[in-house]
Order: sequence, then C-alpha cells, then structure tokens
Amino acid sequence: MSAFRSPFLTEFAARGHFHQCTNQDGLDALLSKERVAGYIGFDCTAPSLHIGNLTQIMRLRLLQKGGQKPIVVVGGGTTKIGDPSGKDESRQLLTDAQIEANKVRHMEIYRRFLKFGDGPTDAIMVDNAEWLDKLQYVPFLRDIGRHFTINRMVAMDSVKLRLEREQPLTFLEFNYMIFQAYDFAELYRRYGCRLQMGGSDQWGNIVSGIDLARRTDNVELFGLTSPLITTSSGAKMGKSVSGAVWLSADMLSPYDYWQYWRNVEDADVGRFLRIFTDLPLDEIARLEALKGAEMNDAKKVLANEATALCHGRAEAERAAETSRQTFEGGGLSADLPTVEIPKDEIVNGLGVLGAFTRAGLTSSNGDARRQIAGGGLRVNDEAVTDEKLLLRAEYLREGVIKLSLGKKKHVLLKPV
RNA sequence: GGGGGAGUGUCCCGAGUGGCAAAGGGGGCGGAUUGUAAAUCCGCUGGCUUACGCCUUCGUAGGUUCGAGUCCUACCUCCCCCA
Repeated sequence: MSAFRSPFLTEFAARGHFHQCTNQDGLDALLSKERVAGYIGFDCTAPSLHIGNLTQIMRLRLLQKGGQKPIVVVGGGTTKIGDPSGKDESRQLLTDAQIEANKVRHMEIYRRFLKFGDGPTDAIMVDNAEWLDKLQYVPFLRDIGRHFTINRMVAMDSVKLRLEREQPLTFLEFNYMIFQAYDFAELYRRYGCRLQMGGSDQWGNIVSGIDLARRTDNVELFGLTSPLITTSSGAKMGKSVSGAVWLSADMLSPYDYWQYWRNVEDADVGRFLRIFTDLPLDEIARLEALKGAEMNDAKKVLANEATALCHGRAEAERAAETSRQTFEGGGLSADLPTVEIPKDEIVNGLGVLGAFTRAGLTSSNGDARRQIAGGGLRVNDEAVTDEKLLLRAEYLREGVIKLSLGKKKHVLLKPV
C-alpha cells in the first residue's frame, strides 16, 4: 500500500480500513483536488444498527473529518429486495411499515456520529426508496437492464457462492445488485457523488455501479472497500451478553455497551481503538503496547471512548463508574440493571429459582437449578448452594438484593 | 407434468436396527485458572418437580402397533434428474 496524498485516505489506511480500491491513485488525486461526496448504503433490516454497521459509520466519519462530504443512504428501497451477499438464505421480507419504522430509528443513530446540515462537508441522508419506488419495470429493463449481462451477474461472488452451495437464490434477490448499481449512478446525478464505500463483500455491487455509470453517464466513479472486521479468534465480532451489540440504548444499555468493549480480546484492542475511536494514532500505539494486566487500562479507554461516541460522555462515565464499583470495588452499584418485584413477595419469601428467572438471568427454573449445580449463581455475592433458598427481607442490602450469574452478569431485585 | 432424494432436540450441523429425552460436533452458558483477556481443563445446554416421576419434542395431518424419529397414507416445503 503506497503512501496517499489526501488526508482522508492516509487516515483511512492508517486506521486499518483499507482493503481494495477501484482506482487508488485516481481517487487519491481527486480527493486532493476537490471536495468529494462519498456514500455508504445501509439497509433497514433491523430495529437498530449494530457495531457491524458502526464500522461503516466510522468510515463516513473519517470522510467528514478529512474534509469530504458523507452521504448516508438509507435503503428504504433496497431493503424491500434483500441483499443476498454473504448469506446462504433469503432474509424474511419485511413489511413497508417495519422498514419505515426501522429507518426512522436508524436516522437518529447516524446523527450521533455525523454532523448533518447544509454546509459543504455536512452529511446528508437520502432514502433510495425516493427513486427506486418510482421505477417502472419495462423502462427500467430497457434503460438499465441492457447494461447487465447474466454472464457477469452469475459470476459475482454473491450469486456464485449461493449457487455453488446449492442454496436457492430468488429472482428478487438476484436483482439486488442492479438496484445498488443504479443507486450509485443516481447518487452521482443527484449529488455528484463520486465514491462508494462498503465492506469487502460489497465489492461486486460497487463495481457494478461504477460500470453502469460509465456506460450511462460516461463518468468515472470510485469504489473503496474495507476488510471484514473479525475478532482475533476469527469470529465475526458483535456478540454481547444480550445478543448483538446494538447502538440503541433501548436494545443494549450503555452499561452493557461499555462492557462489550471492556471485554474484547487483548489482541483486538489496538485495532478496535483505531477503528472505533477518534483517539490520535500515537496515543493508540502507546495503549496497544501495554503489557499484561495493564492492557486493562487500554480496554477501559476503548470502552470509554466508544461509549462516549455512541451514548454521550455522561453515559460513558456512568457506565465506567458502575463497572468500577461492581468489578473493582466489590460493592453494590445502584446503577446495575434493576428488576422490580412486589414487596409482598419478599415478605413472604421468594424462591431463588423464580427470582433468577424473573430477573432474566436464567431462562427457566430448570436452567436456574442447573446453574446452581454448576456454581454459577450468587445472591449478594455469595454462591447459592440450596435451590430451595427463600429470599426474604433480611437479604436486602441498601433496599435491593443483588443477583449474579457468573462474574459478569448482575441484576438488582428491588421490592416496590 | 414424470422420476429420484431430503426435512431430527425452536442457534447451527448432524447420527439414529420399532423400546428414544434421542449419539456426536460447533456455538452458547457456567466452574477452575487469570487480568472482567487469550489458551487450557471440567460441567451444563426441552418444560414442570425436593424427589419417585410427569409432560412436550424429530416438516404437517392421519393410520398400523402394547409401543413410532424409525413402518403405512395423504399433504406441505426444498434439492436433483427427465420433459
């Protein structure tokens, strides 16, 4: 990878985002010469975005920091098709209402990471349903479809892999790349957008758009992809205590979000600091070089910075403090997740099994029983050995009972 | 339209002579060890139950049988070959 002249590409590469570029020198020259609008598309398949999407958002953020103009394309239209890239099975089709609801929630998230407005480097957000919904089949086939050969489409990884693995690919999904290609060309016409970024799995779709625009508008557009971010142990990143690592506080609390970053593997700390925070590279290099237990300090910085970007500095500090009290103070933090129960139940004595299940720590009484057998449950930090234990008022500490599953999952039971 | 094959524990893959709560993986969770890390080792991984035990599960619906994941019939879905 040669040195870049443009600040954006330099930073982009230095932070580990660079995978492939359709015309590296051409793009670098263009970025150095004029302000470039670049986009990334996001489909609205889930009610929140997760950290997989965050890697993309951070790339747009870098684009903005580099003095260029980011465009967020929300896939109100393409979500109706479903991207087959990298998947073995079709995603279940969402209703228009679900897509719309998801879209509104996503837009709120983009605003936290990017500055929107009318200024030259302010981000803008557009919905590809604006043009895709209006397309008419026959005119579209004649104008756009004639630029695509089945031969090439079938050779695309997104299609080829599905066929090779003998998994069905519907005609609907087969069309996805055409729509994404059309998006790029349309964004060029509407906003002069010259650049599309995306994960490495988007290469084929991006190149299709570049080809299309060259044929229809005789212009060179650019594609820039990033490596798929995995954990050092090879897993696709993004699993937290409660499933995916969501960016919406109502789907994953700032505390759990903070904990996710606090718990990344040692080997990932430097890489993640570069991708998911704005810290200067020399500072990251210093943190990354920490040895042994000191690595925990680097992880705290990662957690603080990443959480502050997503949920605000105040929430990050709160999560850090809750974590400090819980893990380092050995004490009780009132900020842990709390489940309320009727006061009577404590007065009468509440069975431990039910209590853990109510708190959401175990999935059933049987599960709770098994966890007790395995030594995994604690009440007020003391291991539960008797599954018939009744929780009564004398277990209250500062008005709550602390239930724990393993070392990391804690819930406060609060009588009301 | 004709012929052949397949759907198994609600995370996934996958074995399964009529006696099966159903082999084995992966993943996940817990324990030990650690640094809230990795690696390693151990345990758990359908529901209810103090317990004997009871209930629910193998694409769907029926049937044969003391007894069905396993045999029969119909239907659904998917894959392959022929037209």
